[in-house]
Amino acid sequence: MPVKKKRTRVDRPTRQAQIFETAARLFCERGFEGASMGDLSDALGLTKAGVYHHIGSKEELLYGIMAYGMEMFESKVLKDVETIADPLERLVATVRGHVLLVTRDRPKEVTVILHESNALRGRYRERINARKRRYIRFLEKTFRELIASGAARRIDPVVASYMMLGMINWIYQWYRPDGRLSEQELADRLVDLLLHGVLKGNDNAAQSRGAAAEAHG
Amino acid sequence: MPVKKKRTRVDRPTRQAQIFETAARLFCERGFEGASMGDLSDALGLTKAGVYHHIGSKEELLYGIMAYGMEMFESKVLKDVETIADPLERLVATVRGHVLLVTRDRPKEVTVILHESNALRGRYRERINARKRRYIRFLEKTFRELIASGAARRIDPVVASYMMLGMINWIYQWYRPDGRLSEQELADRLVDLLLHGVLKGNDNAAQSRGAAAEAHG
Amino acid sequence: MPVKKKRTRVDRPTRQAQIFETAARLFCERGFEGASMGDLSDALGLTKAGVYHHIGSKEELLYGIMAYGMEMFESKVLKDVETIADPLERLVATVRGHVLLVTRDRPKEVTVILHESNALRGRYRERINARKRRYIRFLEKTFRELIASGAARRIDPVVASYMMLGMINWIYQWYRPDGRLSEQELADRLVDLLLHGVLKGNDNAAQSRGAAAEAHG
Amino acid sequence: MPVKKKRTRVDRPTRQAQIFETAARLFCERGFEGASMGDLSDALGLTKAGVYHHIGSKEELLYGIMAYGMEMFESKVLKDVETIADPLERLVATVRGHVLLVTRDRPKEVTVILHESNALRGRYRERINARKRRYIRFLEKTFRELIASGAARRIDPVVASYMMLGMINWIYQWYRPDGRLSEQELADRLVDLLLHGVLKGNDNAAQSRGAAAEAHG
DNA sequence: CATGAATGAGTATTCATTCAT
DNA sequence: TATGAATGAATACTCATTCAT
Repeated sequence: MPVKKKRTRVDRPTRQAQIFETAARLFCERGFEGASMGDLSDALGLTKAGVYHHIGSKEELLYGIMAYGMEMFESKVLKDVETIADPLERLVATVRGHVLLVTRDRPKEVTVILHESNALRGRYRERINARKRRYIRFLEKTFRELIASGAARRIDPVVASYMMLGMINWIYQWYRPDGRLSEQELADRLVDLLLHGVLKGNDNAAQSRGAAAEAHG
Repeated sequence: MPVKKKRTRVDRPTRQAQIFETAARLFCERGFEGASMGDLSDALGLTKAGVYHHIGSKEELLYGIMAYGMEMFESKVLKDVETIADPLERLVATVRGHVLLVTRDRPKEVTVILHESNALRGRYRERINARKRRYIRFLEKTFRELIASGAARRIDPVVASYMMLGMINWIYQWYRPDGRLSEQELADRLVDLLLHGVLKGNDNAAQSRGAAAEAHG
Repeated sequence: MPVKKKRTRVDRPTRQAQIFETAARLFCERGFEGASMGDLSDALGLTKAGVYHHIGSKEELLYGIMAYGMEMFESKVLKDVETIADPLERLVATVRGHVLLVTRDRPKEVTVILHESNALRGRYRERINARKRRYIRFLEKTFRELIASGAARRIDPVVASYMMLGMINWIYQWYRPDGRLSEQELADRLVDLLLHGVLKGNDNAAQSRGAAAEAHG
Repeated sequence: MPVKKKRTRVDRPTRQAQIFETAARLFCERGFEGASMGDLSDALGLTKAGVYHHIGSKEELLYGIMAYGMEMFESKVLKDVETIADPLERLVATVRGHVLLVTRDRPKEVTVILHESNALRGRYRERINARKRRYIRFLEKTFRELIASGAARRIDPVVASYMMLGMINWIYQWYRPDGRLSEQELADRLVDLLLHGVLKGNDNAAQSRGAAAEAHG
């Protein structure tokens, strides 16, 4: 009597995973509102009703993708990094991990998080935002510790955190992995720019603050 | 769609301008696909047909908004800045101008450019992209001159340009003008971070490059 | 004291006539439902409201065009022909007159009558149909007299009338005045075919060709 | 739009067929532009979206109807007739077949072809026109052979073809099957008129009436 | 005589979703 | 699991028409 083993094998991607991946790609390419369930079912070679067998609703699907992206980020980046004691080392590892995730691993799911999070409503939206805020607080804390340790200048930790996020979250808009720079080289250059800035020099902090004020005034 | 304008009173905003502003706000809040022409006409206190008296199509409206945002940017930021001879002064003025535009003047129109430019097709899309590329080339050139002048470290001008763009373009996601920081203060801090980076120190360039490599390896 | 003479000059086409002509062309090209008042005003170089200054409604405009086409037909064809005593001569003159009107004079207005008369409703529709029926009755009477006179075979006058109408009304679908045949030649051939048919008879071909030429000359 | 058909019971008309028939009737009654998809879905007892499950677009629906009408014509009329060697017999059979198709079998689909073919655009239009031209060329060839065989007078084959088409295509405008004439009688009379014309010849009327009856019987 | 602005009803079409099979 | 058929509500857009100026 043959035992029906219903797709237990892990190497064959589950329908669920297949749907997530395809939907993530479509939401990325056309936006959440711009990608229809018909587009998705076509891309999957299923009927629309077939897709609905696996998901609850389009919004749940979006939430699922974002939650998956978040899990990727948290397990692949945050987890390895949160425990690093030295704030400088921790910051560098965070930037590198985040950049590499964005350029290499799950770009679609993560990009969707950035651009479609206000397509989410109510509870779902709040859950995703909570996880985002957690990351921001982690960054701010790291910058504060870096200042306290004497390694960093007296920068604004909030501004620095969002500056760093902006810099990383913009990557997908321009970076092509088959271009001039490898992911590692990109990460190196971004770490370097974040840590030391553009200008040459030793006690230049005071100098250039003056220059900025001058140019503006 | 009316082309002739004979409106005598300049101080009363034209319907055209009113539509642009309202649409920019809606496209910003809900996305281009997410905001319907019904939403727009409701917000304007007109019927849908009334709106269509003034615009050609939703896509043309989007293009109009983006072109307007671009004109704002070019006339209020680029124009004043392109002629500055000293590259450092020029960079600082550019960052300040761009940040202030984004935080103060026409945030909606400019934000729409960032997020909805792939809702545009064909000719319109190409025109907007061309103007974006022009700005990027201007930034890269400025960074190159800065390096050549000896003021900047041997950074990657392309990466630096996109890092700067990402940092500025992310602002609308978190900055609130009624918060702790004024627009001027925000601009100051961003200029400072971009120029001198996070870390303290004199000949720190060499130092921290080492730190980055260490943290990664 | 100057006497205001408001466009009495006949040689300058009145707005009314201009609108009729342009509308007839558009209704012909795109159908009554397919041609919009916007198309019409554009083609006239006026605004829609400008057009409405001269007409009551789109349906009235259609009725006006059809009535004009009917008047053309009645004054240029029927009037000259109704009084001809000899039924053969009368039939030939009618066919020739109708064909030449359709190919030469007012093709648009007349074509519109054929194709858009069920776009008309109520009273208007009935009026146009009454004039059509009057023509059909005239044709049937002519055929009956032709049979009674001994010139025609014992054909069915109704079928013959509609056959003749179909043959003429189809002309606009294929005949091009700049082609191989002149309008006169076309009329000749149709008269000939109607009178003598396709097959070779005894000597009636030559006979009636003469009759046709006579009736026309 | 479903492509696969697995309907086992052949006798129950498919939705597809039901839609085609109803749409053909509506396009006929109100014209393509005048009949709305709402009219169609109402007539079918479906929602508009329900109709769109079965068709691609209104234009494709029109094309489908016309192609179906063309297939009817080609399979029911042309196919049986193209192989007839004798040109007179062939002409008579063609007229009879065409008239009977128009009066009896699929009047709506065929009528739509006549009146709405310029509602079609591009590829679709060209395909339908190509099939029309093929028929016209067949008619012209038949007339030429008839002349060459010595049976017909030296008429113009092009004019004769279009005259015949006009005569048949006009039928739907006036003929009512429940009237005085049966379809067969109508066909008889039209064949007779086309072949022998209106006028009395010498003895060819009797002759060719016999020929017509022979060709038909 | 003509216009720009506006409208209410309607256009074809697409949406996410459901359900009997 | 999956499907074909269906739906109600929405989509962008167009229509003929009106009216104050």
